[in-house]
Amino acid sequence: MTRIVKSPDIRTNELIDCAQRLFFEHGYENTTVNDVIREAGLSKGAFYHYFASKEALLEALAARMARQSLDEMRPLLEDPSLDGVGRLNALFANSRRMKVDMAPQLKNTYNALFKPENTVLYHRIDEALTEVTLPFMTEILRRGQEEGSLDAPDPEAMALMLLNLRLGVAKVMYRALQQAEAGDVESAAAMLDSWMQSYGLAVERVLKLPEGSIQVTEPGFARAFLAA
Amino acid sequence: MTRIVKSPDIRTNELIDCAQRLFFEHGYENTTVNDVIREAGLSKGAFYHYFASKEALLEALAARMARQSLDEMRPLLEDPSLDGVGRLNALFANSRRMKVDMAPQLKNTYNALFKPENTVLYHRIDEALTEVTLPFMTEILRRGQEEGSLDAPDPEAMALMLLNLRLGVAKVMYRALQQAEAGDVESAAAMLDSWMQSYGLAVERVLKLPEGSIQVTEPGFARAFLAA
DNA sequence: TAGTAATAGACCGACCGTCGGTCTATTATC
DNA sequence: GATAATAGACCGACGGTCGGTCTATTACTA
Repeated sequence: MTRIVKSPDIRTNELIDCAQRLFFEHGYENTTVNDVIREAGLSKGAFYHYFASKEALLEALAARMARQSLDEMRPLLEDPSLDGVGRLNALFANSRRMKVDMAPQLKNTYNALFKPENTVLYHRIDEALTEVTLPFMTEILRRGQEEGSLDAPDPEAMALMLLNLRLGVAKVMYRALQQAEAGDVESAAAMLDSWMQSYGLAVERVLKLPEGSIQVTEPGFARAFLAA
Repeated sequence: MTRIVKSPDIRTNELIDCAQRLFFEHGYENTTVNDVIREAGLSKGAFYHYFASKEALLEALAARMARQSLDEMRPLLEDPSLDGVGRLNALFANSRRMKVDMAPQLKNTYNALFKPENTVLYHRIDEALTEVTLPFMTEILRRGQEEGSLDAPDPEAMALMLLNLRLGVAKVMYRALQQAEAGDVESAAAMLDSWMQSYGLAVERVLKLPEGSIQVTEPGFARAFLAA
């Protein structure tokens, strides 16, 4: 047997890469540790040298995704030309752009995370993501409240409310995706558009913003994403 | 071996009872089918006679809980003396009363459902509960919109927004519960009170209701629940 | 400083215990 | 006699363990 020794963190990253591919494609429960090591070209022993358990691998994956997500958002807070509403809109515009640009991967992600049998995967990632997103959103609201661009007494609580709304919309996107993949793209797009509209309205209302100031969606977005 | 034959649905209900006890106490994944049948005094063969799988048992449990929850809410819709806001307040008052009256069981439920290792249990029950709660809430909003007591264009979408908010608050209640059980009842109560306040505010805002028209909490509620 | 001994830790894969689920045989019920 | 209900031995798959090997680096010696 050829034996290739690499630095530990290269190994861990490789294992997390494999985990991401396999967990997302087949689900966490349906992926065995043997699958992972076969894909990574390692042995059981090596795996348990780097990770204490299969769960630990999942946690590492979740943590890495959270880190990446934070790195993408962070620049927004540094931009001085934006006020609270501007930041929120930039956030939504970002996520919109990414959804269209990386539609295939994103679709795959949604399909993986919200598949009913993938609850464990979903939970761990949601947890990790919330952990970084909540402080971020809180900071946006706190500053917006300070400068008076939006109305969020108790910014952290309000931030959580916004994240809860977003999570619900993500679930709806999954449903639309399913419907679109079943062939019914047009009506799925119409449905998704209407939900996004309501989502935007809810966000505006929660922050007491005038109608039309928040743009979570734009004409044709749902179709662009679903048909991509 | 004594052999006690009962009517089938008595058996299924007994099995669901055991499942409820065991899943809630030890979690779904940590409860084995053998645990369930030992508790129920049945054999493997009997179990697989009534349920196709362990998952099927979980689904039956979730369905039963959803049915019970709907039965509790339904009277509300029949009461003609209430308008949209009145129904919402009645709903919140109901759940408040129940939380205090049945604090021990409710606490147990929260602890079980939101425990990190119980994601599967949580998801299935959330799914089943949403399935009955969403149409119910939609109907409340639809009527409220019709009679002008609240502002919910696209009642179903807005209903979902409200349920998403509620779910987030449930998670916060779990956190408060943990903190209270760790001994810090007072500060847990203070925290929970403040989150409930924000929750109420968010609900009001989403439905464009004047501040103070929705009462999701009341003075001393958090302490009453947590200290019970 | 070259050569060697010692140590750390990366890595291997056979093996184990547990668990969900199956199968066949037996017993109750109508 | 047919069918529903029950028993429990058994199976295969899976997560995880364990004894041990191999390599690269460090410490020691002459």
